[in-house]
Amino acid sequence: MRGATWEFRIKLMAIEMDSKYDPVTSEKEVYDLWEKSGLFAPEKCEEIGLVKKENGVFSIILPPPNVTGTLHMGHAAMLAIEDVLVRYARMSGKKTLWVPGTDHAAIATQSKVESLIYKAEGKNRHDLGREEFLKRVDQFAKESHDTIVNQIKKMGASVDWNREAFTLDEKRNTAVKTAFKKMYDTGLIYRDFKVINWDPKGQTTVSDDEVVYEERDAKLYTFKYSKDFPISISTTRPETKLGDTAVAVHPDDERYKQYVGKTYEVNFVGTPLTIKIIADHAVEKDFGTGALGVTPAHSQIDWDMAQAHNLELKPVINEYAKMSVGGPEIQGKKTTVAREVIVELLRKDGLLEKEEDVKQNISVAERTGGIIEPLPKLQWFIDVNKKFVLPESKISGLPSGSETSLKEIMKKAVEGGQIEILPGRFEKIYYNWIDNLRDWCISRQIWYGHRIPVWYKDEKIAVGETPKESGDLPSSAEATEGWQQDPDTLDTWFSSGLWTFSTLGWPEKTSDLETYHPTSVLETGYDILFFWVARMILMTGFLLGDVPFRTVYLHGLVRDEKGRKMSKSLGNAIDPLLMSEKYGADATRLSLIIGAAPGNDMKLSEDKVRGYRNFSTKIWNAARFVLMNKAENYESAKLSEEQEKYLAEFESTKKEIAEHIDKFELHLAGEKAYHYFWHTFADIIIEAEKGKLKDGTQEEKAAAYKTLEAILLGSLKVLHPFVPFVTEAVWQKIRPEELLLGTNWD
RNA sequence: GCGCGCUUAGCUCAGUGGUAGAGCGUUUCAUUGACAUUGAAAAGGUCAUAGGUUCGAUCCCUAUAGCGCGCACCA
Repeated sequence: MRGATWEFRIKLMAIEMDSKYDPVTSEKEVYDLWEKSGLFAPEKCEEIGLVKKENGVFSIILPPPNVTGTLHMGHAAMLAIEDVLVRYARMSGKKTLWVPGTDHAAIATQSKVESLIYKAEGKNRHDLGREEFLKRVDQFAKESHDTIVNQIKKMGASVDWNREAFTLDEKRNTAVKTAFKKMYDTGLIYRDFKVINWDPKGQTTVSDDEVVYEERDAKLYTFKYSKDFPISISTTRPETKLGDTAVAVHPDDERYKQYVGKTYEVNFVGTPLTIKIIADHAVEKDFGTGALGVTPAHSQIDWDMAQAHNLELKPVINEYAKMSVGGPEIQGKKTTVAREVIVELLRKDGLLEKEEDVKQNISVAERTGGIIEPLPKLQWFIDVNKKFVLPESKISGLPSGSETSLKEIMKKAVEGGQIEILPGRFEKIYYNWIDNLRDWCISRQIWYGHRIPVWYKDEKIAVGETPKESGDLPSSAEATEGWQQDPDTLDTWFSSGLWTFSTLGWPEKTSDLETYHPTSVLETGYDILFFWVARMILMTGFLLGDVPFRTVYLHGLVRDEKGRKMSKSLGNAIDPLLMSEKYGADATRLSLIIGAAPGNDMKLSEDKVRGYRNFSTKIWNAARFVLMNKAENYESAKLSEEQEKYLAEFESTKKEIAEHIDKFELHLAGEKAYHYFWHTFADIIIEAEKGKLKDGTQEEKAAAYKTLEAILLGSLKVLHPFVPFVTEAVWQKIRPEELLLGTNWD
């Protein structure tokens, strides 16, 4: 630490110890000091002898925030928790790496930019064209990235900026292409025409996990297609009935047995339909009339039934959720309008038998809020059930060369205890999700993201790289003559699934990959357990035959004081940056750690942050008091029995705190450290020694100071992971020759 | 329908098989003294309800209620 570092140090020293502690100016300078020291990088820590590989390796890959805007309290909690773990590991002498990065968040970012452009210029992405639009998104992403990086620094995160990654950069693209090809070659990625979740608002497919349900009032209509049709059916969506090709009944249903196998030609509100009567166990006898109009093109279940019974497919709704067939009063109308028209026609013809009010869960696209329309489409999928051979495996219960499936990999990795999910109850939720998991639709019809690495020419297909078939073209030539790349992009979670190892250099065999993978901890919100955590386990299992991490620490969601989810539209969001500017990042961090048990949502109010700001001041003032009373030649002073007891008590408290951190009980560790410092060290020990410092003999004074300084220095270390800024600022007053960041915990 | 969580001081929440803790709030007192961003103290809880296990249960088990959540179904 020389040169450039020095000016920062001088600046820092300029903050007089007898002035008030001002977190805002101090925190900025302290972070600069840390960054200049290079100690966020494990190599540097090794160089100064702080860490050794023999002491163990600790690694975390930061869950990359979306480049959709700014960080919120949830991010702040994540950064605080991870920074505690990382600083503690580093100070404990472990070779410690924390890799930062950002996520392109395909659909979220694209829709955000689309709406910004639309508001400002009244144009949509098609008006701009793919190239121009992507330029705009990149620009937005870049700005957003810069903001986020600044915010991460503000929170005090000791990440290794040299290794920063972006889910959509060159290296990650190589990883994505490599992963895609490998999965394609193994037969796990396939292209198929089937019913998928279509988001008419976002104009793209979405995966099952991106669909959320909202309960709404709906009407259940019971009617016959036409007068001469023998069976009544019930539906909440009469407009889809234009696409019916069958009516299904339960095989044991005596009411309908006589009709099964027959085919009827009917005229349904002006549209001719051919309806076959089939028997299927999926039908419930007691629901509605016990007969189900089968719409293979617009329902997942009906599609499955159509496959089993070899039924015709008849799409009647297009990608804009408008009717593509029907009479003039129906065709081209939105589904909701067509519904009313059809009901009216049925009523007029006397075909409508019943109309009931029901509660219905409707499917909504999580990101855009669009109402999901099941449509048949040609898309790319990952098969989660297909058996394949895993050539090399470190996964418990799956020896190298054994036959397995992606589902099984996801299960075994957790079942065998190789991955521990905290709190444990989420393991059950995880298994439950796997059991219900269907093939993962990975293609998206949006432009921002990793383009699907597949090229087509006539009947030929090339996967992984643009084919370079013509010999006289230079190797750099892209898109060789006549080959067309698939226009779609990949689900953002595809690239996120590779994150623990794509950030470490995979597919190259780097020493980072060797050293830091599997990572120690994945710390993230429980709301992305399926989206991300499960997909990482899937990808890592298949591509590396290993697990991505040892421990999954799931934090709760940060809510406002009334328990509502913080959101911009509600205006109830507490901005972590604003809190840090008012009360300091240290206070913000503590307020997010103490009183927050893993997996439980926490309520946060500004009062709580304010309360912890007082703690920073307390640390500053206690230190100031001790230093003001510095004694001479105190190093060799002999301590009294009571003073020895204080030291012993500190040591045991410290040990308890370490045990809590080891068990990921950060809220307990933080609280204990907080209480010890304030209510034992400041309130009891300092008070007890105060008199000796003032009026004692030289020996008494030296002994008192020695005791206080020892506990103060020790406390600073213990508190450092939780409140890094103020502890470092104080440390610099006492031991300016080194950084607290880089001292050993013991 | 399947599963999960929560219910503890006025509020927000920790926690433990041995007659309960923190922060904020309230009340009283002290202090020009490192710190009013302080200290000392007080009030305030049949730890949701009912059974059971136990020498002993707020904690373990069972049931019930209220609130919340996940998944599935959703004709």
